[in-house]
Amino acid sequence: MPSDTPLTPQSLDASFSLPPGRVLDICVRLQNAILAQRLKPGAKLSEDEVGEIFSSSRTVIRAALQALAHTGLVEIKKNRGAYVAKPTIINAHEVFEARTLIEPEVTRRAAKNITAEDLKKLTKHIEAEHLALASNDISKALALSGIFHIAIANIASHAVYSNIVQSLITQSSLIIALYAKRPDTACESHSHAALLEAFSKGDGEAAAAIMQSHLVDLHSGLNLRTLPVEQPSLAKALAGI
Amino acid sequence: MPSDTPLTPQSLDASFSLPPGRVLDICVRLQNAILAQRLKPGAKLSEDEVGEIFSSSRTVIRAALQALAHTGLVEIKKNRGAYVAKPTIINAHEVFEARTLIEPEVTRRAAKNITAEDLKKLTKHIEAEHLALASNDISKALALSGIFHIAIANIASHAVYSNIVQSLITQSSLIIALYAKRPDTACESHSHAALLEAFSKGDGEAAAAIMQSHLVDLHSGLNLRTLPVEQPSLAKALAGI
DNA sequence: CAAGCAAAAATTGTATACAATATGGCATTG
DNA sequence: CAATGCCATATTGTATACAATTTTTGCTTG
Repeated sequence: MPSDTPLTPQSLDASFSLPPGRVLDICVRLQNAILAQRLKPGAKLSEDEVGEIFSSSRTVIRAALQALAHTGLVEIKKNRGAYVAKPTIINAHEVFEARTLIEPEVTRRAAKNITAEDLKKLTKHIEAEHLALASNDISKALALSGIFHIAIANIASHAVYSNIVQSLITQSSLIIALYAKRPDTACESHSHAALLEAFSKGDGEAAAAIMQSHLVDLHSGLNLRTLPVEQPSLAKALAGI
Repeated sequence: MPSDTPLTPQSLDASFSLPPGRVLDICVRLQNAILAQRLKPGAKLSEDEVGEIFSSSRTVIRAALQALAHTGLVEIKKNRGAYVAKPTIINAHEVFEARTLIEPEVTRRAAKNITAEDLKKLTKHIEAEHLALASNDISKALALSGIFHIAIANIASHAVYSNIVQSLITQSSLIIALYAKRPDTACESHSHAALLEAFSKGDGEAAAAIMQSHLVDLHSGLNLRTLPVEQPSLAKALAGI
């Protein structure tokens, strides 16, 4: 069972220019719900409904939904409301192409800046990933895997890259949830461990190379030929099941 | 004198997930005002004031300001309101580093997709740039120069890159306005013409190389050692002037 | 019985009113 | 006279009420 809210407000606020106060809180909770697959792609996010759940007015909900729309987790259609984003195959390719271009460079920079303390934190993080995988908590492992990449971007001390990477990774989580051939393989923390070793040796080029092949692996581990299973409810009803 | 609104709503909406309807309109007008330097960095954007100018309620103004905050043109401080962003020197470096990484790749992709029609449009665009420069309309030339880069990103047919590039370029315009040693040199359309030639030859690698050196030139054309004239009030008071 | 239209319900877009927080000036006090 | 604390003012954060648009449903009509 998914233990709650792997992402903290701080982990976002660090590199994010988000609306202040309660809006941020709701952003985080919505984001966690989406990434944990409790809100499935395509699900409608009615302002009234969401507002009642979080016992807030539509005003703040709207702000949160717009913020999430900017990161690509939510799609807002004019006069038709907000929906959990359902990334297309093309979008999936684009996101991973962008990551493959940007994250190796970010990794190179992180290697220059990384401190002993950072290394310790990352080590603990990887342990947490193993734990989640061992207990078959896929959605948590997925979330932790994403946070690992975001942590590296933050170590790079480059706010612009951090913002870009954060947005790409949240989208990736959705994409992996939708398109991964075998979700558990997408969470493999082997590459993360290798990355850590390169970091500890201070070998930025090796780290960048590992990151690149890690992303290529993730990309090719997606099933981007057929559309994800969907629309079952209506079909089932008609089939008489 | 600046002829009005170089950016059209369409030119934004194409690659942007923005709030619908009137909010988008106000976003564009605010953005134009900021990029045209009619709103200077650090200027306060009071919701009431802006709302009265555009004769809209604070609700829609808030949405627009939040959207602009996401692109980095506006900074929102909790309980203190929105201000035109005043990019730091660090931020300036970061933005151009990111552009130097991303735009050459985008250019490479654009070279693969570019059509005869696209080439025609870009040619006309460069003519407009020359015209603006000839008539000493620096702010217009600057805006056009930005649009040129955005146009290339759109030709690349890569929505993710388009979004990133668009955000980086709007920030760049602010940065150039603040830090350019000689604003007119930042608008030089020579590189753009060279780019066009590479495109017409179908030479993607050459185009990418030109784009990269173009960006390096822009970056090194900035005066990023001294802060832009500001903060004088307190310093002067202490100095006794 | 199907198709098209019209009215009603629901949902989003916008405006306004109220509450909370920060700023600036003034008075009080040491 | 300077410094500090307090109150008035202004501005943002939030909630609610109204308008506009879309979607659904039921009716009429061919």
